[in-house]
Amino acid sequence: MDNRFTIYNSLSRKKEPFTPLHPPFVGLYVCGPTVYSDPHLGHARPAVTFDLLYRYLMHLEYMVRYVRNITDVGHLENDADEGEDKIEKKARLEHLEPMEVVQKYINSFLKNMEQLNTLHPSIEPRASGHIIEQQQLIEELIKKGYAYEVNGSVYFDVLKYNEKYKYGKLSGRVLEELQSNTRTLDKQDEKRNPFDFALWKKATPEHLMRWPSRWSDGYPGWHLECSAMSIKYLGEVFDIHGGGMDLQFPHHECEIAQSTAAQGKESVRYWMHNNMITINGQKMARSLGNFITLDQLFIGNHPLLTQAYSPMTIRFFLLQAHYRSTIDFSNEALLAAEKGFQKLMKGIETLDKLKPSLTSTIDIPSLRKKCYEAMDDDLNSPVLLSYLFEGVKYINSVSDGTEKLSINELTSLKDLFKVFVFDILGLKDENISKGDEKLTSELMKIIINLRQGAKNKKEWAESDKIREDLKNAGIILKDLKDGAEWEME
RNA sequence: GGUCGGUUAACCGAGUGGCUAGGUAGCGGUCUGCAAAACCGUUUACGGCGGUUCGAAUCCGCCACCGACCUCCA
Repeated sequence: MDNRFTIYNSLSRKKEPFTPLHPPFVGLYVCGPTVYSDPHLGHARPAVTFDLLYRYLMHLEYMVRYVRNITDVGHLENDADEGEDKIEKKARLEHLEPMEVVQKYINSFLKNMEQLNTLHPSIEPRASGHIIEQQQLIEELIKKGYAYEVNGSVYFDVLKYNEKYKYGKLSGRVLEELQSNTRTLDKQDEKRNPFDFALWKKATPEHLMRWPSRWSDGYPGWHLECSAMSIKYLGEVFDIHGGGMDLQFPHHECEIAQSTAAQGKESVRYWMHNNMITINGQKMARSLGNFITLDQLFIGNHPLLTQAYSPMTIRFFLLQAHYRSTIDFSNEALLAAEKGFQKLMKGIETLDKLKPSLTSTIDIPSLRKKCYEAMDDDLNSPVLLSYLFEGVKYINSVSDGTEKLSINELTSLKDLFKVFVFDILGLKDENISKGDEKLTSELMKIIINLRQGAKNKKEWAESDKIREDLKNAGIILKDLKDGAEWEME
């Protein structure tokens, strides 16, 4: 495969041709969720974005190892809440074991991800399952002089790191500015500098999630897991690291510092960040309380929703925007996405019924080329969709007889839709009535024939009543030149 | 305050130094017993002010507004 595929590297702030370190293998690491409450629309964005990447890389015949972690320990509440562990806090509130909380929300996360038709990553490692690896990394950092212990906790020495490497290169931050901007003057702070971050925290007596170590009974810092697990599963240097833009600082910056300090070299070659979903112009986040969970979207029970939206509508909605743009949530936008998605699916249904002609009036190879160009350009799914809609227009024109497709071109167009819509964009037809499909279609044939009889006798009242009754039952009847077709509402 | 990004028609959202993005919604038409679908045509655009250029919504500068991030025990 020639590598025309370019991706925007957050590190260089430029689009770069993608060349894996060890082709045909590609290592991909993506920051997964902290599992302490139900997944919301914001979680769907990275999941779908990197699913798209994963699918496209595989389509390009790369052998991809896709690692997406699950944070089940170490992610503390920020500022507001005394820095309690997010999961422990939830456990206390719900009277559950921390690991019960973790299990509950892993289950709902994975369920929602399946509904969105994202493929399972190759490995989904959990932070709590890699305490040893994280401790080893801490040892390494202490040995190399980039970490120090105070009262049983271990901190990363950012100032020391900055002497040799540049701290802040990913987020464009300069240490001196960070220093001057730091607002706290904590008297009892154990850290040498406010911007140092915890690698290991000594557990207070009431803290539940704790592991023994030579420093203290404690737990790992949040940033550590990603360094430890990416190195373990993808090696010291790997191709792509993804995650939400809000993780750039401090999380990814700290990851870079940890991995670089421990290994003497950087581990990530391409950093990719998806943008946020906004609601009324503001980031949708649990901490802001303005989020809509995926279940609420699928069921439709949220004050801001006028109806339920299917998982594929949500997926289509996300794919209609480029992953590096913010995408604003609204009912209107979702409604438009729902219609658009249905139009695409109907087009594909029509495509299956097209009859070939002897000649073609449409140039399918050039359409195919444009589709690849869109994907190669940093996963430009909205542009790809616009070309697919161009394809739908062709399909409908052929169906209407204003355009023609030869057998070869028709086959090629079918393949194009299969590849781009289902394999790469990961959309799927959600049409109901799968179970009794055969019976239903036989019954519908009979009903349509009866109605045709009435129509032949110009008994319009009768034929309209049949159509009306069907509509009330959720079946839409469409009269065509020869006969009629139907679909579920 | 610092860093980064954004501002495109009714809504959502691409993109490019000169050529229709696309979807949804409007409007007019074709088809149809009527409707729906489909097709054809079509209406609202590039935040403001300057500059570069034969030409800028696109490049540069300034301004306005919006957003993200600015750590771990606030």
